[in-house]
Amino acid sequence: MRPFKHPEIDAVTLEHLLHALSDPVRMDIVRRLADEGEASCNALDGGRPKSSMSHHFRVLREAGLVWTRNDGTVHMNSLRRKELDKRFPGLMKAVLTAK
Amino acid sequence: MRPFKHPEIDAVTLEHLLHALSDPVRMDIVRRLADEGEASCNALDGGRPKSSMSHHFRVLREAGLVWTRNDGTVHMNSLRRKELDKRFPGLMKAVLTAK
DNA sequence: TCTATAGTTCGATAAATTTCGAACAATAGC
DNA sequence: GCTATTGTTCGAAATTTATCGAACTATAGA
Repeated sequence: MRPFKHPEIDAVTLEHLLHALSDPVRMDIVRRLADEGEASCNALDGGRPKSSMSHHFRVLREAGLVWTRNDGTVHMNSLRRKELDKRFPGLMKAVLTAK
Repeated sequence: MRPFKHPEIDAVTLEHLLHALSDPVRMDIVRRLADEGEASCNALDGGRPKSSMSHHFRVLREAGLVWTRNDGTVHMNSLRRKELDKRFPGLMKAVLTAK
């Protein structure tokens, strides 16, 4: 599997980012990545089919929220937190703080 | 026209709020309300049909973002900024600051 | 009462999204 | 090479969403 294309942080739009976060499955992924730092798709699937999760990870990647790196057969995902904090100051903190 | 029902601020969910903000027409409305304080639907339509705008204002109201009051035949809309700041600290500031 | 104005509601259509099984691709380990 | 594991891609079905014209409601003002 080839490495993924991730958008430049400056090309990330608020619109796409908010849309990506407005889905409960994806918000859950983001919260867990914020907590756990890095995790495989597998570890975050909550019992859902792999194809569904692959779709959600793709949306998160294309929205600029998540970085995915290959590690053998495993895809390790992490929040692009530092970049996001620079691009949209205070946003992720506010989102992750909200309950 | 009867006054509108607005959700209690504690019943507002981050999910619905983010979804409401992930549409460019609605984000534009929110930004202008943040700037101008209060405005009629009419003043914010950007040339779009009334029925389309009515739909978007409804989504914004139901998401808890916008308060609408009746003033004669006019509906005056405003951001529920103070309530939102309490409910989701830092969120609206981050959203409105983002460019 | 008649008219103009501001918005809502209804109904239909088009487009985007979510979901998930099945087939496929890439890597690790034997 | 063979097999198991991870995750992607494809295709289809169901749901949600956006858009907008037409009919309707409510109020102000003459």
